[in-house]
Amino acid sequence: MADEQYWLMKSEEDEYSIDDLARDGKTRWVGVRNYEARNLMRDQMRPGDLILYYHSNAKPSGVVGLARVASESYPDHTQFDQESRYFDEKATEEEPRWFLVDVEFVARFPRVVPLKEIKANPELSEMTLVRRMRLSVQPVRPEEFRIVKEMAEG
DNA sequence: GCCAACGTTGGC
DNA sequence: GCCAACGTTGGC
Repeated sequence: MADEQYWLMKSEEDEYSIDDLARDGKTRWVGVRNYEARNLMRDQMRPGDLILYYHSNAKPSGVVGLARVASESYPDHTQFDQESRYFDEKATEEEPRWFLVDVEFVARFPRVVPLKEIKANPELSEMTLVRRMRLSVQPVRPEEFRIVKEMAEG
């Protein structure tokens, strides 16, 4: 498949973990407030793309499973909600600023692949996860996806 | 349009 | 909880 696309999405473990996603089956990926991450979701993601699910602020932080893009992008409703911590006073329904996709559960990995192991693997030295600490939605090269999956499944 | 101050992410 | 990295804001 020449046009296969893979992603990595971060979630704080005690905010919304892979177990929460497994329980819900599918969720709206609300709350992304970084333009680069938004652009990837809004312009690049396609339903069916596979996602490495990453726990940040975890012990240890690392890739814990697989998810899948489950919709086209559409506006993140929390930007309009004054009660929400994600409220953005500059966003309007006519001109939404923030977009999201639906994400569905695929599988929990049999083991966590800790960030430490990813950083230690020379084949993964170009990975965005290693190079760009603070990006919460990021592209993953097919080869990197394959290697991380292999590390998890053995 | 530069850049310092500020705020947030996220590893440890 | 500390603090480095780094994106964003706002003064000029």
